Amino acid sequence: MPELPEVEVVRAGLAPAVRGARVASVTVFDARSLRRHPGPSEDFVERMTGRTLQSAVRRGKFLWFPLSLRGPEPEALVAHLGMSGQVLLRDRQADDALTRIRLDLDHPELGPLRLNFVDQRIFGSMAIDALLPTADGFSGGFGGAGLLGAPAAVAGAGAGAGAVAGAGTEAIAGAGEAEATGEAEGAAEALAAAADNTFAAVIPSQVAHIARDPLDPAFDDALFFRRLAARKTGIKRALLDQTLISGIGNIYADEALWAARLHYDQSTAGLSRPRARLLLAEIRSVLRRALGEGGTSFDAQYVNVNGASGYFSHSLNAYGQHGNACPRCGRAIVRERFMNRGSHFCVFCQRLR
DNA sequence: CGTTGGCCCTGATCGC
DNA sequence: TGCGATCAGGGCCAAC
Repeated sequence: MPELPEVEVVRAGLAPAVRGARVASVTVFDARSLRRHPGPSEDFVERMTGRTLQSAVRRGKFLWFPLSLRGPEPEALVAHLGMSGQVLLRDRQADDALTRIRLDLDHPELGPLRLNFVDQRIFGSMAIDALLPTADGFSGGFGGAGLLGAPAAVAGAGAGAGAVAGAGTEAIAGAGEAEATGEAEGAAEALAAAADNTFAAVIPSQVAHIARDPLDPAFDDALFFRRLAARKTGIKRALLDQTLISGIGNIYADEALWAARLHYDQSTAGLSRPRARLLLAEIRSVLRRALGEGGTSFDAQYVNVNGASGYFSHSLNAYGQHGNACPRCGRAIVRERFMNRGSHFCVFCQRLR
């Protein structure tokens, strides 16, 4: 369900609450939500209890929370919301329906807190995972140690406790302008940084295969265009492939394709470079606008950490608009089944060529 | 190898 | 009111 903007809203909301918070207790209500944890529930509970969460980091739709060291290997709590996951930040008494995992936290300034991991369909998960050096030497994701592996002391200045969502969304909105320069750090240096709790250039092993997202300053545009051109598939399938570009799901794929006037099954190989550039620009545009609106909510299925909805559903041009007029040309938006999902597009503006 | 179909799951909603 | 069918924003893996 949640795509990049929704997951970023959750990350930004959680960051001030988890930074420096100690895990007082863990309750696993449904072990299926630990499908990706390499061990039984008891192992998860034991290894989480007493640890301190260092920060909240995101790449694409994956979230992770670097943990205080216990043993030689740096680790993080990894969370993926799947189709229906939520992380709700509550007080210690709060109960939420469909809570699968609960973390009770003690925060040095905010006091006792409760994180309820709620997930109707159980496609989401939590897991403890090893942090490994990133392949390109840049920061593993957004929100960890700031831009390009800068020391946490510097990066943390703009995202201290209390900064809440504003800092995160602001910083990411300008992320596209940053240049990915500098030499890749060595693995040893990255691990040293991790041990020093900066967690600059590390990523959970489960997330290592996920491509950088288009709002990541280290996203390599030229590499994306090359890999896109090498694909022999339809453009929407490519956009949904998280190993090519991450963070895009069904909603924002349909929205970006509408904006770029591309049919969902347009072949990637036949895309001109200018068209691909336009598409990437529209992807960034729609993701940033959605982030500014707090994400897309259709019902209570997606909410921020406080249970509030986002407003971007009012700004959708294509997704879910079948039967309505195309805002650009006035003809009908239609919906077709594709990849076991709905694809929404304008038959006039987005023709297969 | 890259690509693709099938599958994992539950609960809300809708139509009969 | 009851009940079955349908639908949902994602990712993984086996099979081509």
